[in-house]
Amino acid sequence: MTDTMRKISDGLERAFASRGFAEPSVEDLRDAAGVSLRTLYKYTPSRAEMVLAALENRQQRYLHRVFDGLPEEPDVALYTILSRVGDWMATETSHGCLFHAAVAADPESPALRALLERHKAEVATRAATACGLGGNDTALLVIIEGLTQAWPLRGAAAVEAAKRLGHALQATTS
Amino acid sequence: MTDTMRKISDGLERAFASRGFAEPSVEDLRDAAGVSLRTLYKYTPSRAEMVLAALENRQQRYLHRVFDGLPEEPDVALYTILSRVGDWMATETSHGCLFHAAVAADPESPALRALLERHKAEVATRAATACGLGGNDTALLVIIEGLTQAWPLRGAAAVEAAKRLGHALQATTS
DNA sequence: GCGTAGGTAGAGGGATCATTCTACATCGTC
DNA sequence: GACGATGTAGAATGATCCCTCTACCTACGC
Repeated sequence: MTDTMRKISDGLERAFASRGFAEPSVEDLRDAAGVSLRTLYKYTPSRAEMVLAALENRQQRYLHRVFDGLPEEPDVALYTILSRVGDWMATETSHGCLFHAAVAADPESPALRALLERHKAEVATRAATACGLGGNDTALLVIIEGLTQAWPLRGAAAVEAAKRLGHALQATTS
Repeated sequence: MTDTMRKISDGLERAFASRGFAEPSVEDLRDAAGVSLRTLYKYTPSRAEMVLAALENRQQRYLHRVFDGLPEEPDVALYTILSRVGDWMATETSHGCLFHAAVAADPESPALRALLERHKAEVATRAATACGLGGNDTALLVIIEGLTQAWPLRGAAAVEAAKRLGHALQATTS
């Protein structure tokens, strides 16, 4: 039950991440999920819900991987977060943020919009509290978003630039 | 001739910007362009080329609107650029960057990928030279990309945060 | 041994869509 | 006034896709 759902979510996330949201047909998604078409539709009754399931899965994996077990020291925590975002980009996705991609593929969906906003708000507040920048989470959001978008274009240099910006930000507000 | 092409490009850009890259059918695009299906296919012989035409158009308009007639003073130029990016977001697009959206909608297209890289490289170098940060264009790219992505979530606060980051960057490198 | 829950395999409907093609209109130029 | 270039209107085609439905299988508790 929950086992099947996890298998489906993992497969869907992998399929959408590697091939985008427009390309894969439902039959491709079935193959990626490793279940039958009937079972796939039982857990995710439409293609739109398959997208949502994939994003819920990714949200959990991303938060876990970037924010779990951060060091206490605020500036070390910031460096760690930005390094981890770079690692995430390197290993999990070659081009941009999957949530933005999903919204771009279907801009009229309120559910996707809401999921994106929830995800980014969570990222911003977690980063701000970990870095001791409570009231300044928008600046941190700009840095993390910028890093995520610039990484496909500049690679590791984007991580270094983001760290420089983060350091400068902490220096001016402490 | 060139007149018709401009009309088509304008209409295509408007259609894709407001409804995304997946939704509008070629007949919708024809309506937006204000020409017949035959003429549309004459100038842009496939839907993929309609996307490219729209992005070429947007590239020109964006560069014109953000970088034309900047003040000489580097820090004033930086503020001006970031304000203009905010204005662009407010008036032209409600959600993210159209180039990233196009790549997200069709991640396998090398032509789209190349266009995105060319666009962002142009933005980064123009911004860096205008702000007197020649060797640091990656940091500026992070800020501008971050602002573009954060604007739909935070609005004017994102512009202010980006300006703070830019100011801190200029302070540390001068 | 048997019913039930949860699974597989895959064919078919119904709709949409990108692209092409035919037939006709307009207009500046020789 | 005829002609060629450039446009419009819209039907036909061929393919794809989402989703549903039928028929069958397997494991397990009682």
